[in-house]
Amino acid sequence: MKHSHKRDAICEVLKAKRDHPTADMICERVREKYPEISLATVYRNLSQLCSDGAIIKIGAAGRERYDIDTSDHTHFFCEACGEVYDIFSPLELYGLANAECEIGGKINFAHITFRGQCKNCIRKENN
Amino acid sequence: MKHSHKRDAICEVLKAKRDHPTADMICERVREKYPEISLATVYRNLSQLCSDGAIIKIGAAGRERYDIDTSDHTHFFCEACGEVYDIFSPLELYGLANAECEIGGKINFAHITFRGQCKNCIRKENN
DNA sequence: ATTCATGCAAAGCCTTTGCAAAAGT
DNA sequence: ACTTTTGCAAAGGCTTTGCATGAAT
Repeated sequence: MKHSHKRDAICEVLKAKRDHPTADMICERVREKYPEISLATVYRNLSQLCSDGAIIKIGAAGRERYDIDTSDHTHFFCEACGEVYDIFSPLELYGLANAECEIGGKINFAHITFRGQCKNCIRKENN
Repeated sequence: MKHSHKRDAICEVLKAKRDHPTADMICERVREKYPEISLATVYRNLSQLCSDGAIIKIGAAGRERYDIDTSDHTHFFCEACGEVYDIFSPLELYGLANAECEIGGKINFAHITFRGQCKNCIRKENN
């Protein structure tokens, strides 16, 4: 993999604002620095960075979002505004061994996603 | 909601084989009985059944799968063959209160999905 | 020099929608 | 009769790809 300024800019964008942007959100932000960047380049770099393990893709039903924090953490989707938040509080999952036993396979990842309403949307609702 | 034979057939298909089929898999199977059914009808009925709470959609990154078992259970994606399995073993998640506290919002669902390799794929790999 | 990255446009894939005809109550 | 459902074809939205050009080593 060769060095590329556009790819750097994509990583910068992901580092600057940890709001789990979509590909086109990333594209828009990179365009502030490189107005000519194409969405295809953004997609190509994102999938490259994913296979490299530099970033993660948050499977969000047809609209992928990207996160440069690859450490073990959980995501919270606000069902009202669609925003994605990080959760770093430790979570303990019991029963994993039983689950593995039940299917007779090997579990590599336990992907936990919460859904609900975020602080801001609750506040709005009460007004 | 009026009664419809096509919708019945879709439910039948989902009941008959609990392999979490995609919309086009369902369409193919329904075609054994109703060769003229269109994919649009399948999609329309699936989304209707989802809003009714009769079935659930398993968010699977661009390729939705459907499950007629709406009881509380977990899913296991085999990363090798792409198959989706059910897990009914009870799982306990600790730390949810802390998570809720961290974001200051309200968690409605804890969506847990496992990824790994299923029994069959492990067997194949060892041959 | 050779290899990888990029922009553009086109295609791909899954899903939704508009419309007129058919089926359900 | 009136309303929902259907098939068809078209459009939609997100993502990937082919190709020639441009940048990196």
